[in-house]
Amino acid sequence: MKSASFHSIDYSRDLNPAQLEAVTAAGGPVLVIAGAGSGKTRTIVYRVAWLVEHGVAPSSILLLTFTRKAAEEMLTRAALLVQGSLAQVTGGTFHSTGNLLLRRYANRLGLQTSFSIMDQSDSIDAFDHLRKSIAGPVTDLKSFPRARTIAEVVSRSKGTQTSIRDSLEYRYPHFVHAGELIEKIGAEYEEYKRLNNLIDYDDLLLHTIRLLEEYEDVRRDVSARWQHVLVDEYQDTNRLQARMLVLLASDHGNVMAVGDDSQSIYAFRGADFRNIMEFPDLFPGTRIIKLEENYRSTAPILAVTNSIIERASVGYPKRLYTRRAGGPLPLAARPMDERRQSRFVVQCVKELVEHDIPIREVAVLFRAGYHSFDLEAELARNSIPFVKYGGFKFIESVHIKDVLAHLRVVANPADRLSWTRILKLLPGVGVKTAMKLADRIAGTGIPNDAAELFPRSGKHHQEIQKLLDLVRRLKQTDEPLANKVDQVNQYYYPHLMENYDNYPKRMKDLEHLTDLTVRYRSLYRFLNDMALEPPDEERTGNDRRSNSLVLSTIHSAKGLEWHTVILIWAAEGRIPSPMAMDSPDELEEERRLLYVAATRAKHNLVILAPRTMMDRARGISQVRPSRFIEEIPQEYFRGLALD
DNA sequence: CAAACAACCTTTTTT
DNA sequence: AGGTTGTTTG
Repeated sequence: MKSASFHSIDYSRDLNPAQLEAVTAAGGPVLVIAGAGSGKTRTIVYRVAWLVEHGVAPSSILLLTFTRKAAEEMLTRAALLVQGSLAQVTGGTFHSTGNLLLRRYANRLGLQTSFSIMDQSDSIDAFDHLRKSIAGPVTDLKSFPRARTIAEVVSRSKGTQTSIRDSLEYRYPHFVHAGELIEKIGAEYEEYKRLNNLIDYDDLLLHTIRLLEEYEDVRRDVSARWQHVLVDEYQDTNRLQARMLVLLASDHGNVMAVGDDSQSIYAFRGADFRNIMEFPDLFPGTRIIKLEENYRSTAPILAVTNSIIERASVGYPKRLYTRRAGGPLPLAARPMDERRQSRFVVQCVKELVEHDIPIREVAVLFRAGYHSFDLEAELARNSIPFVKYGGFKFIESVHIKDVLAHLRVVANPADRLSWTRILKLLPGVGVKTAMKLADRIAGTGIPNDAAELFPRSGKHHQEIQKLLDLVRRLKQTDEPLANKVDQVNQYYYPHLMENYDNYPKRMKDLEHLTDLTVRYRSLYRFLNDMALEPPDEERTGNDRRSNSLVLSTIHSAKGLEWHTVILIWAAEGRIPSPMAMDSPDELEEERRLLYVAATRAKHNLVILAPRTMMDRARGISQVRPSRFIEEIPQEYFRGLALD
């Protein structure tokens, strides 16, 4: 590596010794264990800058992050440091990088480059179809796993490279007897995707791995292109991603992985935090660097978070410390019920605002999206502005999916899944007819005359004809994407108005979708991004500059920080989630989740555990504070006792 | 075989 | 409170 003639960045001033060691490491594998708030992002940003300053071409750097947005932010910051453009750096997720390579080398694997990416619900739709057609005739579907369950099990089996049976054992041992049939459905699913030119999330990784494993020339080209690979949030990668990383770096070994085993919270979707433990085995000669100085939180907060995590059963031993000695003790309180919890939060927020804390520096965190419903109502009553992250997504709403399905058949006419979806919207067309028509269209192309499709029924020809005309027109024209989307919208609005009382809101969503397309030149790109990096409503629509209280699931709060964090529902039955109760591994993950939540706080941490909980099944019941909270020495808290 | 209606149940977290 | 799933009707 050649050295630059002069440095505009004073690395040793801006970084602590451990960070500096990571940033200035020579080539070869490096694992950075970065505790919460230890300047992880800063380290990656400076690392990119350092590489570029030392003669590494930006185009030969690959930055793998959890979301593309994270990559963009880091690159923006790094570009400011080096005072130059880093547009040539490839930044994105493992999935989007896989997509990039597969589009380019699709022919090697016998794939068409025009493949569409299925999101999770597309995949569930496909399984639903296969479940009915394969399992339906031979078994009572009432005692057979639902499509979502099958999708989850099959995906897990692929992601963890284990058998269907083992994957069933993990969370659905009561369905092990259905293993054989599920295996059959899994096999059919592969065939179904091939036939329809579809690829799911797992495939993006699996095909990429196959590509790099089986085609040495491709692998050499790829590792020649990206000479340095940086990975963020390594604790949340799965086995396939680790494998992909090995292949990407196989020719040069220049890999820097950054992560924190204590913050691994995605095992439910196949992430395996053993990846971070086994990194040194995967990359012999790994240098391990630990970042243990916390710059985010005050000492009293850190006392609580350290106390949470030191009871964890596995992980790299580490202990965070801070020089920020002062600050109030975290507050723990037990409101009588949910209503009072919500009022307590409102009260806190009002007081903070009176003390001139910007409201956007305050966050309310919770385990699951629906835990904040009551609070949202209370905030609205008090006219407190808020934005919510996590939970249900814009992209998942029916009307958005419907419109996207129209666009997808334009991009990929073989996509029966989308054809079926949009045909079902027509009057007089149900599942059966839709599938039959989808088959015909995918097989022989879009006919000019609807009558060719459906010679017998006269009544609904006009409607089918309109759809066919729309799709054909969109395929042929060269107009801007936004126009095309708008044509679909116009076509779709009548259906919307007929079926939903809240159609004005949904129409607004569709206009928002149209706005999103303005940045795109190609329909393919747009559809890819919608599948790989769906926009979240809040962050795009409601600019984050907006001065609003933040409501967020703990998962969506990862990597962020606030002056004050209020954790609601820190109670048994919420954290840990009941779903995790009977698995020690999952319980451990719940503990880490609580750790992630608490470590987001800079100055104030408030933990609330209502005494009662409303439950649909049981009605009102008494609840204890979360076991992870009860374990913490009480003297670490101020305020009301936990009992 | 589609449409209208009822029941239901779901909802952990998400690339 | 929402959509999904099942049931009945036409």
